[in-house]
Amino acid sequence: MMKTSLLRQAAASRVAFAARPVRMPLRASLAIRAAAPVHRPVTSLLRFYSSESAAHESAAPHQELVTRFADLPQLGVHERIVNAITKGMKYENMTDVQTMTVNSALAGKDVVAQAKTGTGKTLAFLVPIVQRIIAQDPELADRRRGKARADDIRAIIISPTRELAEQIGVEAQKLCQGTGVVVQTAVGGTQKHAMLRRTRFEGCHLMVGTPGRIHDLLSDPTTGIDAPRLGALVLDEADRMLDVGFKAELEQILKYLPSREDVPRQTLLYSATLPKNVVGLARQFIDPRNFEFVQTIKSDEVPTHERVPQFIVPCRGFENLAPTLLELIRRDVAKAKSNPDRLPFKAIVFLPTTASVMANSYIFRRLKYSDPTMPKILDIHSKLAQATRTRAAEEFRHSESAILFSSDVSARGMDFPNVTHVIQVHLPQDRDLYIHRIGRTGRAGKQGEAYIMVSDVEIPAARDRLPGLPIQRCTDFENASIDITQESELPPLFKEVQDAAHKAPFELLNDTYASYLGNAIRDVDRQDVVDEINNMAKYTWGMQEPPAVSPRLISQMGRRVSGLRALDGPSLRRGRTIGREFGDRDSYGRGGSRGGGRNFSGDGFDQMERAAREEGRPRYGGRGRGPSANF
DNA sequence: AAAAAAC
Repeated sequence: MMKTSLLRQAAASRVAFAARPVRMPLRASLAIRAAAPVHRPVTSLLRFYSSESAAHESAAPHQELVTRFADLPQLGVHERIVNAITKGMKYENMTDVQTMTVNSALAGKDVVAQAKTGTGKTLAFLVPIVQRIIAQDPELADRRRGKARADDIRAIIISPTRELAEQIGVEAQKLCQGTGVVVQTAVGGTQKHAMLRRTRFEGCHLMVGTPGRIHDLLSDPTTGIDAPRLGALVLDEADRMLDVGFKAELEQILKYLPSREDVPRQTLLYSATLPKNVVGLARQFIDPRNFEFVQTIKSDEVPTHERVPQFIVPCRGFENLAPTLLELIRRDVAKAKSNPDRLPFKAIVFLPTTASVMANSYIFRRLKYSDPTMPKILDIHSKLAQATRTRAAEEFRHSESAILFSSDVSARGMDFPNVTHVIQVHLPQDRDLYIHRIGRTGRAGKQGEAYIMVSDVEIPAARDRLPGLPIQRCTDFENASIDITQESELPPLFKEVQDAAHKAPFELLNDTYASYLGNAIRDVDRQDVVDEINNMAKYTWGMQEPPAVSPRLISQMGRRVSGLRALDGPSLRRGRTIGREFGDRDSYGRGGSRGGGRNFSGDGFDQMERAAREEGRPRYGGRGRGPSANF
């Protein structure tokens, strides 16, 4: 009964789509519009949706929808696939997105689907895809070797990251276990030759991979890999795949696939976030006369989970972030230990650059030396060797308690079980990314909590970028509000972090500092970023002067930006600048040295910074449009 | 020098 009413709601939301006011980040919408102008007037597309949905309503009343995996054979799904799900994976009831898309996809329609994170989208596209492969070749329902070829791929699934492709590959493998359907994974950073040898030997019906490697394999005639009878194409994280940066590569891949006129092809597009014009963007991919737009998120609903409370932790400056993170980790590790009802502390910490991921994982790994309660520290980002990345993801997946420091490689789709905390340090690029990041917790009905830690100067941008989300201001952490410039001695957690940072290789912190600058080049108020990172270098890392950066980077920041120190400058010292006397009260704060000139603390820079803060002038990219968020 | 993604 419950299921039926949920479905009705969801079905109703499909009809309501035409009137749905869709919000998307300005930056993303501009980027997409620039990449692919929509030639059809939007109104006609919307009308088209309505009639399409209405037709579906009358043709297939939702009482007839199959909602249990065990009933899928009624729709022609092979018993072996069903057994893999009900006996192997032990799933019984389908989620809303599974019910609503599997039914349509099995009927042969293209599907564009949006559903919340962690609600089983992967299985929702795998079932119809694998069934379609078996329907084309009924003998594939039986396990047998020697039949599969490398040049007759029947379905391709494309994902935006390597780990996500691997994860989907594993799930597909489980589903195909009892059948003759062969799955291969094709991602960059792995040995192409080994993959080719395996694929030539075992064959491949279903290829899962990332765009670069798939394109590489298809475009290189010597690989022997081909898909002349391709029957299905899936874009997971479809909005990302259709975004600039990926779309061109997808179009390249299409060149090596048979045209839809020659070979009928089903296309499935899934994501937790879909811009209003996805269908326009995807028009090379989907069949405009035979597709279904499915939304299991109601039009007025926030696309995040009710059961994941979201908190924003405003910090006085960048220098407060790491100590506040340490405070949060210690508090919630202790909470989990003292309360048997809570899951062990398992967190993903998202940081804005690969260098900041490396530096913070180093610092927290160091902190663990003297703090046995600190969970295992792992890190993952694109600059690691692929084998290291894969190992980190696997280790985190299997850890009961751990902290994964991550770039946005893990933002989308990754299904790490029992993640209790998602902690974002600084702002994500856009609202959708925020939604995907927090979607790493609260999956499959589990609890979770989400924190975003930002500096006060980022608050206007946070309000601007994260409207309409149930984010509450959190003032629980004493390290967040400490004005370090007013302290006569380093507070304990600042001291611990500094001591750990002192042991870091100089280049690590130097690169992190520079990465913040690189990241800020497009920001509106770059001076704020410079002010903030200088305080971070000084008070979080305990440096005496800002790390020197290339003159070129300085000029990129603009001539009006002050407070940067040039590498190889004629009168400037280069090299390690971490002083020994940190922790000594005279080495930081207002009583610090007054060297004048470019000296880190004596040029009146701190006073300027404080004055600006007290004025409360809008900074750091905030557009000052009035309150759009309630924190 | 700024997520990600092929060699």
